[in-house]
Amino acid sequence: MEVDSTKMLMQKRLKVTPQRSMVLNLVREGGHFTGEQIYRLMKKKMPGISLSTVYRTLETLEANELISSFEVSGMKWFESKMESHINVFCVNENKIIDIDLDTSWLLEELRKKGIKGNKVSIVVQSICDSKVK
Amino acid sequence: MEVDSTKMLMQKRLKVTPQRSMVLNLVREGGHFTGEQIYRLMKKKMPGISLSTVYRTLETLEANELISSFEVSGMKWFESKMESHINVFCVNENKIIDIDLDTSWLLEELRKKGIKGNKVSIVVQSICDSKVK
DNA sequence: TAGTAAATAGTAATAATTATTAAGTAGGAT
DNA sequence: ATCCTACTTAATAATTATTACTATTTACTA
Repeated sequence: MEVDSTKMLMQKRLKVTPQRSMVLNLVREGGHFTGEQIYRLMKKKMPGISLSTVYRTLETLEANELISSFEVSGMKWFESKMESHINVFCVNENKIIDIDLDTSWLLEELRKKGIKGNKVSIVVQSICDSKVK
Repeated sequence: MEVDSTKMLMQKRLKVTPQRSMVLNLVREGGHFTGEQIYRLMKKKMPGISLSTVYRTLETLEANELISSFEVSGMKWFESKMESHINVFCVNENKIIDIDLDTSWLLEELRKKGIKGNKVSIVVQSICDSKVK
């Protein structure tokens, strides 16, 4: 995993810093994170990390299409770049779960209507069953 | 329209105030608005209106399902309650356009998977042709 | 390994939204 | 129709997430 992230950064001609590698690794492990959450997780292994670095790094990684983001609950959420899925924001637990569902037809329909969307987010707000991962 | 909004508020057992009526009328006329935009539009006809009132009113109207909202570009956008459509955020113009597309199947699929979503938003970020309304 | 452009840590600033509170008002009871 | 009271408003303060700034440090290049 460590090697992969390094390669990914190098392929994008980005400088490989420990901060960038760690942010990318964290997000690529899976799940959904806010900037603050990433920051708290990183502090455990890299106590000197700065919150502004976390945000700037997330921005850079997204601009380089290594991760993606969407907005819900007044916050930006980051996740590993992946296709066709729906993010369900559990209002009762303040977390996101992924629902596997092919949405490529949607992009196709939009394309037919002349919308070449560069970023699509489907977010459902729902009360979730806490037994579900 | 004025009468309709009044009726709508009364049916929800909400006090009918000039501020509420005007916010509801504005949103129901169509389009997409941020809190700030509603505020600026309202000031023309009701100069004493307060920004906090606008936000609180929008919150109340949404809680009573008279309007709906979604998030993109670091802001909350409000629109009239309507079914099956996709909001396209034009990054080059900082505005939203509606794309008519039936998405009821999506809700059905989610229901099958046990997600009884109470709020769905499909947002596409795209560079828009300014000739399009 | 030395030089330099880019990245980081720390902190200040910003922007959107929410909370607070004293004063005003809508709508039911009298 | 007027009075009462709980709800609403205006004004402003506070909050929260994120971005901007700047001096220092570091990753890569030559």
